[in-house]
Amino acid sequence: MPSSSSSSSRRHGSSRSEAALSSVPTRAQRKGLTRRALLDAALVRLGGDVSFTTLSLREVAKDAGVVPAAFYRHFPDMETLGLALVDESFITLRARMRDLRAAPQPTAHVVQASLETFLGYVQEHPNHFRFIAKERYGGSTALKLAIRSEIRLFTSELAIDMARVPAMAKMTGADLQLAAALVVQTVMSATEIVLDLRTGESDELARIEQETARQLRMILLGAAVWQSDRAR
Amino acid sequence: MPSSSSSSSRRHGSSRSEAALSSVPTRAQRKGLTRRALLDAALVRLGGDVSFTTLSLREVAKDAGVVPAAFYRHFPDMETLGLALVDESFITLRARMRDLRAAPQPTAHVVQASLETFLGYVQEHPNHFRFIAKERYGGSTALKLAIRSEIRLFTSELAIDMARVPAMAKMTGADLQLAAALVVQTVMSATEIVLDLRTGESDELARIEQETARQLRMILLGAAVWQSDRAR
DNA sequence: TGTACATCAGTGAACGCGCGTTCACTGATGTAC
DNA sequence: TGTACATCAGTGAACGCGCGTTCACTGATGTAC
Repeated sequence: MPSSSSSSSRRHGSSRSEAALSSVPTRAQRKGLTRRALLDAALVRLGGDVSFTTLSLREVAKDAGVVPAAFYRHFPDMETLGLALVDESFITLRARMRDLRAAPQPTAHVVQASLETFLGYVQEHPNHFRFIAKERYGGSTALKLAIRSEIRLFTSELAIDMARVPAMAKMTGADLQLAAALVVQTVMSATEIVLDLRTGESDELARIEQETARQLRMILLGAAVWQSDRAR
Repeated sequence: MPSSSSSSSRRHGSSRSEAALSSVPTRAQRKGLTRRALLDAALVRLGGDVSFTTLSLREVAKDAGVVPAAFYRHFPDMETLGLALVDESFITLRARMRDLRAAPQPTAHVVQASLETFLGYVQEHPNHFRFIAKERYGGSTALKLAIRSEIRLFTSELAIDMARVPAMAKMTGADLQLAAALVVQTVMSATEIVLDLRTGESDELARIEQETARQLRMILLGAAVWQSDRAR
């Protein structure tokens, strides 16, 4: 890290192997910290009112405590930093959904559990998802495509989970995908509204969560009846 | 209009009443044309890859054939121009939906007809809706609120139409609103994807329209079954 | 262990650019008489 | 109808500002011997 002067890190005759253990961070570790500081500075700004397109490299560098030119030691441009944020938004989310799936549970509740896990994750990473919500439709082409691809992946994994629910077992893959897309779309829409709330409006939040749950039940009801209706 | 020099508009001794009829545009009419040119210039840009936040006053003025300072004769700032675009996007849309509702039709098809009317309108005004799609979540607070308010209004009107469908007649107002919100959300999502297509991908377009129709049928099926399930 | 050299994260100054906004102005359109 | 004055849409120059990017540099960290 740049501004924390190295004069404070006394190195009282430690050997190289001691240093590697913990006391003095290596150059690579320091570089990693600055990279992290840049990502975090961007996230904090994106959690506010700015969109990614209007976020400037100079602002990010300044908030990270680094001179603008130093940015280029970590990313070739802002778009690459944006793509890194998309990646980290979804990678741990998918990991958590995978854990959820691995745990034994009544399959009938899989969608409800998925919803709760998703909303919980979003609430733990509000800035990531404020960013995602804003750039999903409005951002640069590269960012939009990256986000859409992540959401498509997420939808496919949900469809696989839904196939295990007895009431939907007979639906075709294509119809499962359509129903899963409806679910994801609905949850994303709720996410976008929830994240726009000022903190402290927890009654509003509860209302939105409840309405979303109702909407999901409507969709799943429709999907369950759908397959019996398939011959049309 | 600015650049069309007035030397070409000869006024062969016409009286004031003659002029008022058609030949020489009044100052107010010219002003209206420039205002329109500014709105159109913004729309064309917004139909491309730029978002409203990155659209500059200077670009808009230049494309409208006017000096930057002239912009201020028509709008106090860019945000006000943006709000004007939101207004005109929805005012004529709602008018058309009202016409549709006034025309006698089998009530069972009201949702299908609404969907087709909506998508037809969107296709006639692609730039307006590319703008709406981008700013719905990503734009400035004022623009976001304006768009959300229009969509809420639109949803309420759809809920009223849906109440006339016999299968949904018994649903409560709140549940009708939730179902209508699902429909609007799904159609908006389809709109956003359709408008991102390059022209000429009409097979893709047909596929998306067909899938959206399937999703709407799922939702309406769920909503219809829902009310019989209300005692839970 | 000690020394000489290589690496490279971060510095600070400089650049040219497009931005929003201001201002006094011009000259055609509009109005009063 | 003709004249004298008022209005006001559009002009063009100027401003200060923050932007992304470049560059030669510094000095601590890392490596070879």
